[in-house]
Amino acid sequence: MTVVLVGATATGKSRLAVDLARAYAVRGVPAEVVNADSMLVYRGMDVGTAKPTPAERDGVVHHLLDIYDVRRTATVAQFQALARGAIQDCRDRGVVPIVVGGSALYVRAIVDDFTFPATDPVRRAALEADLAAVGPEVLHQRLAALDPAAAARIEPANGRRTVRALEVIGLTGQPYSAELPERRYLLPDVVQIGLAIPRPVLDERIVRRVQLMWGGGLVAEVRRLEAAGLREGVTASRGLGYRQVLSFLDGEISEAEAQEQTVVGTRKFARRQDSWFLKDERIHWLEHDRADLVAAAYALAGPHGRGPGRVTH
RNA sequence: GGCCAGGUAGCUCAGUUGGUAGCAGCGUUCGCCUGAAAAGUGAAAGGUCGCCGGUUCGAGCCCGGCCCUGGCCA
Repeated sequence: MTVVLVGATATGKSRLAVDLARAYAVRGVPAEVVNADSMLVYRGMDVGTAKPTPAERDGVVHHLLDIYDVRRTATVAQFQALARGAIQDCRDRGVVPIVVGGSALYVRAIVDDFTFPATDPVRRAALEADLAAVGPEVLHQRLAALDPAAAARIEPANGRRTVRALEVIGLTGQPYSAELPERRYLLPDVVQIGLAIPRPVLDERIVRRVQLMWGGGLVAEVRRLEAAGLREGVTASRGLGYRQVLSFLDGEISEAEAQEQTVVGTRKFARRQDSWFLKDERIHWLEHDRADLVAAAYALAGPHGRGPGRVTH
């Protein structure tokens, strides 16, 4: 059994993961948490990511937290291997892995049949230099000449996807499949549980969470990380809250604007998360505030299998 | 009380010499997404142009009055 907890940011996934692990433990089944979030992997990024504190982890083992330096670029492909490794390790030890993820791509890369074509830093750097020099449309035309099918599926203004497509074609000589694989589990016995929450309530919680981050010393944290090379970190420097505080420290925006933009950015992020998760029919949804949340999750994920079927929300 | 500047989309504004309001920025909604995914991208919906009257074939733009906001002077 592999349990996967998904849902928008600030819905209480981390908390439920720990509670669920305790519920297993009480019944004599060991369970551990496997992080599937691209920002929680960074050492030192704590308050801005709302990373569960040791106290909040409540003695439950958490994997894939604090494994990267902020200067390192996180990638789905690497994470896929790490997460699958952690899950396999748990299963080998008779431990139930509880995967907690906010990014659908990361989650799908772990549980579904995703194969990422290789990458090449030199080729990539050259393409990115081209992108900066001539703009996305010109690169897109190049792609259209090499692989019309891929070009048709990628918007001309989307430089990022165009660059990657060109990189893969150059590397493999094969057409680039700009299409996601089917929603079908590769790993055995997966149960996905989603935390549902009404938009207005979520927006409220996001505002509160961002306020707590500021009160909890986010600016100081960013200053500290800046000294540790945060600005060189391609992934870490773009995290919600971090990017805005860096912009504030550069004098581009005021601190109040940084906070407001973090709220807005987080809200948009949550919408994007929703749009991924909501169309995955394999997810069993539970209202985030139901009194018997842990019991309900356990009923779905526990040793007796996937409960009574799908719960709509 | 006097003078000045303003009242146009949810917010910030653009609107040339009067001709059925702007591909505007931000937000919002919906969508896309394979080695940066807390990233990157597309589309759409939003406006009685403060109110009343006048001039005109026609007024956001001109005239008069009123209301409101900000600043300066009393």
